[in-house]
Amino acid sequence: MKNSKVTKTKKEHINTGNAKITTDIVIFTIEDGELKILLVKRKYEPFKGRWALPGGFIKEVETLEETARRELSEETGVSGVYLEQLYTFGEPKRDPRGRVVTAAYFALAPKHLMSLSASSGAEDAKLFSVKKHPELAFDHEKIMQKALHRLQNKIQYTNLSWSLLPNAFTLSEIQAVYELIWDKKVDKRNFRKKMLTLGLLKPLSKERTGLRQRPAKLYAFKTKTYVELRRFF
Amino acid sequence: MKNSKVTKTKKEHINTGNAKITTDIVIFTIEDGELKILLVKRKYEPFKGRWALPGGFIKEVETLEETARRELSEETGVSGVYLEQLYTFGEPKRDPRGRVVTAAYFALAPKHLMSLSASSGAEDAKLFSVKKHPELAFDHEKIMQKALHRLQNKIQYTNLSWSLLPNAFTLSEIQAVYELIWDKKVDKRNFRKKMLTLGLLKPLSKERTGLRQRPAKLYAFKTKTYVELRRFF
DNA sequence: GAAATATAGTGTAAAAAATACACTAAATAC
DNA sequence: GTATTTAGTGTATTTTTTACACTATATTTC
Repeated sequence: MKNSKVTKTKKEHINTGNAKITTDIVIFTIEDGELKILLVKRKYEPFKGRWALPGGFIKEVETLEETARRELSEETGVSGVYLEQLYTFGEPKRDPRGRVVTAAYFALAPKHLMSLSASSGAEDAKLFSVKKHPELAFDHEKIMQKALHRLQNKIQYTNLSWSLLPNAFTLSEIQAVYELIWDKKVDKRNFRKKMLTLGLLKPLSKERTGLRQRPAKLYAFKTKTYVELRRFF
Repeated sequence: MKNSKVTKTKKEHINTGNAKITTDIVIFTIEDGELKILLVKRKYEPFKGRWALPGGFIKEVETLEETARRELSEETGVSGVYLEQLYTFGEPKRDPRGRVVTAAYFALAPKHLMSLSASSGAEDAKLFSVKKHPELAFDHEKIMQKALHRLQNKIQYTNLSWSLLPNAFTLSEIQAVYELIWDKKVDKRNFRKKMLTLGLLKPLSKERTGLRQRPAKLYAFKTKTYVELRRFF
């Protein structure tokens, strides 16, 4: 793409708006009773060898969301997940290479969609606990924290937890999702009452068996698409 | 800025991420009992002569928010208002000049900060009713609708209405702000009860007089900075 | 196979918040 | 001084939130 509209004379090319655009993806999942985030090890400078959010430069004909999905897939092998735009970071010095503006995306996936290592670029993609992770490249820590707050807020008034769970799950399992995200315990009876009266779930006629305790009823989400509620918790 | 990381061979420069960045600002105010939006008439192609959101290209060393404030000031003479990032629009064909990604901003101002025509670039800046406005350039209608939803949601759980009101106002006046934004009436007694128990307001020892009715007590916001509430309406 | 252990599952009372609803008060206009 | 306009106020009902403890049913252990 050429400089299509330079506003002033040739020397004073200050307002041309030129920049490079990337997307970076903060993708959360739950594994081993922890809220985790997917990071990739950088192969090139700057920040070579450091862990960073998956992401990369837009192509000429892609939407921003398409870039995010493509980069996520190329770098980590993950696809078909819930994805929404988070925030755009454009501080002039955020990338040592020059003016790089990043449209950050927020993503959620159940653990079974996070089968890494299956894919090409996935050798250096790994899940890390949100509470304990390596130092990140660029301003990715700031982006991650913003994504975490988005998650903590949004599960209050949406049905987004479907995107972190398998098709069938017990009430204790969905409660654990909320507790991990909020990093606090909630009351079991009140949680169940609320969750069931919201009407988002349908009971299945199966149970989670084989564990060393009373079998738990399984439930599924009625709809696995984004639903916003008037109020939630 | 050079092409610092070209992923493939030289001919196939597809992933370079090059684009131009703009910010566009959706700024709301209340005038004559209507929720209004500030638009500027375009002086150049494309969409020459059409009304559009104020905005423009980033400078090399500006943050995105600085660009938004500068463009708003240059094009409309408005400054010192509440401003937050809204969403970033990057569809490849949204601008006929080429790849232009816009970081849209959301702004609110009390009417007295909207004294247009005082400024240089303000000849072609005008307020229009949100419910009835001219056809907009680019994808600005979509951006405006997104901003309106943000506003409708955010006044539920923040103290943002301070940024649409003068320093002193009556309870009827702040109620009118909510009614205009939500485009529906609310119950007067319940509204006052809620608003006062929230503790955001302090009563002033003055009244709104000179009108042909009983004088109304004046109130002010305790803090005129962004406060998020657990719940609101 | 009895006991220990682990998690599933359930109800109620109290407090807080939301909702529905109608009349009196105090100024100006005529 | 009568009409008009908006300010200002309280209560009863319903809904939602919160706090709180025991029994049920499976597996594991001895």
